Amino acid sequence: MSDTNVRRFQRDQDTESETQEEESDELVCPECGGKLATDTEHGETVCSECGLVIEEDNIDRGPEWRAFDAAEKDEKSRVGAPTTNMMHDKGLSTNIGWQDKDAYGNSLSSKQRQKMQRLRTWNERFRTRDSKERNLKQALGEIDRMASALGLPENVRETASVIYRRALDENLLPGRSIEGVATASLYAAARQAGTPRSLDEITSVSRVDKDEIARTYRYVVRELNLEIQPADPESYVPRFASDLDLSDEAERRARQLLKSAKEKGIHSGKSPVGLAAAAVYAASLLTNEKVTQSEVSEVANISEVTIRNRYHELLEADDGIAA
DNA sequence: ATGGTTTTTACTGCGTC
DNA sequence: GACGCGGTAAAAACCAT
Repeated sequence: MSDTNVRRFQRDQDTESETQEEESDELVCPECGGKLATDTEHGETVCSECGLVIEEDNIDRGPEWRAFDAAEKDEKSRVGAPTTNMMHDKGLSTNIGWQDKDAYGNSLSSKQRQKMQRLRTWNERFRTRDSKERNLKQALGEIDRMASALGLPENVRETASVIYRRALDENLLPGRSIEGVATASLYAAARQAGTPRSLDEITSVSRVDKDEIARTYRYVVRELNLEIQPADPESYVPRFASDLDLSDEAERRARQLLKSAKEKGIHSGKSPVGLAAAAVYAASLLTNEKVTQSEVSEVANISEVTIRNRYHELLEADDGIAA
């Protein structure tokens, strides 16, 4: 047992808390009146001003590897490996050494070596799986938060979770923030479900900025081969219409306008949101339900100028069809 | 990086209440 | 006079190359 490789770990957390306790006692150096500091590593109490050693051979506050009674056994603060926040599990999970040696340093038989190899494999698998679970948990929480802030229905959250899970499985996360990918997933899911939210709306509830969301979104879509067709202007109509308290008739007219615009190919290259907003505005005129341009621009987050430009085109196109 | 397209910003004039 | 609306020019944003 003498040559067993036992390492003593310095426990950072313990020494910190001990030091604080000592300082709070306000001990003062008898020589110069300076503050006393406890150096746990050397077991000394020294004056931080003049360096006078007040006390030597303190009790070792370092890790204690043996427990002599039940009380000490419960004193968890003095046992265990040091922890780190750099790893998701604080480095507390099991590690199987890579040397094929037993505790005495003897080599293992080939049968034992194979067994250890298998154990290492499985241990690693469970460990990374566990880390993914944590990752997922956090991401799903974020997705949920953002989805409810945007009033997105359950099925969109489901889709977003599925997309995120896939991204995780395909190892798309490294180099990207969880938050970013979660947001991108939600954005994609909303579009897929036919209840799109504009990038601006998404940005307003996310902790990530617009550029990163857009970048991550493109990346995720490409890597996962998600097929997402350009947002259909019509899918914005119901939301705008209800935000403005418009009648079903107006909503129908707006759809109608967009349809004829599509047939005429007016809509290519223009922002879908702008088209939808213009259609809603035009429809409100056609049905004599007063809504101002600024109100529409408000709910659609589009400029009035754009609405004006679009709705002229829409009316022209519709006249062409009707006539 | 660049150039072309679309959207936004800011401003002005006109008519109505 | 405030408001809604239309138009314009220049700036900004966006997108493909």
